[in-house]
Amino acid sequence: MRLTSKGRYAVMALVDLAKFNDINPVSLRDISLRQGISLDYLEQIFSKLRKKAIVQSVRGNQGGYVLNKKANEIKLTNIFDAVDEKVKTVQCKKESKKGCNGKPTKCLTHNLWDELENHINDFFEKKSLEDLIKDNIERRI
Amino acid sequence: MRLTSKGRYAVMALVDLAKFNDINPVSLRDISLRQGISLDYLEQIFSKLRKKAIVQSVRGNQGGYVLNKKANEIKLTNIFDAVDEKVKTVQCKKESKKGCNGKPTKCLTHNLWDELENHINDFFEKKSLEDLIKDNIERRI
DNA sequence: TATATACTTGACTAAATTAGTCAGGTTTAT
DNA sequence: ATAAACCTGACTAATTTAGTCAAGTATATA
Repeated sequence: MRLTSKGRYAVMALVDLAKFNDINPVSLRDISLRQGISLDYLEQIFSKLRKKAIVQSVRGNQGGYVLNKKANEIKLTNIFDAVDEKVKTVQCKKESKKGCNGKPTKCLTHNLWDELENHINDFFEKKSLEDLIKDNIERRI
Repeated sequence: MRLTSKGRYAVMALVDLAKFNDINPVSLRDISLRQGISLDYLEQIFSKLRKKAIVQSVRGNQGGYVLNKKANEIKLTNIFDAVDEKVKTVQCKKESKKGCNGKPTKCLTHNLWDELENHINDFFEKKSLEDLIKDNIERRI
């Protein structure tokens, strides 16, 4: 089980954005340089974030991106959801009609993976962008 | 983020083994048939489980595998550890000397992934094979 | 002792996924 | 006008996964 870097980058970029988000929009170029993420890849990620209304774009010279909600209203769930980062534990769920393994009943561990998914999603549900920023400032002091 | 099927199969197979583990050892062939997992793949998995002393093999005719510990002493952590299923959240950890992104400091979200890892490992640490079997019996009633 | 059953090991491979790159746009402040 | 910055879709190399395949070794039982 591993997290993909798309999800990681999305969170990193948004923390960066939130930190530097005062008067002017923040350009992807700046985020790219500060966080060491390829500009092209950032554009893909921000396109998705924009479609889910997490950020807003400002076009033209001196343009960039702005948060579309308050930092405490953006949960990790929202971010991961936007970039298609999902917790996929059970393959059995693909064929929803059948049970798992092609058998009519649930597989022996079906319940377990459900619980695990919930456990992880709880974590993502509770953490907001604001939490991350606070945590960041505290550690700097 | 997703769980690999090697980890899933390992858990499924062990639950199956624990259920049918009375007097005789359980053959991989039986597990394969009951759980719909390829025999060859099961052999790979059980080889690892044996090396970590989670199961014991009984060779020869009528042979098979037996649990090497009590079901309540086998935690999910142990199983996942045996088959190399790990929770890998942060790539930054690879180059331990440096911080993340090749920079000397930790990346903005380093702490977050640490917390997530702990959160998930907690879950695996608490669940034992016995819990899974109980859960299974209860749902059947 | 023959032999079938079952474990054991290592090498190999096809498919899927990821982590980007690349090219060619469009929009708009200055 | 033009440069900065967003926007989009297609493409690709590397990695990982989920197995398969082949060639054994060990041993209970007839």
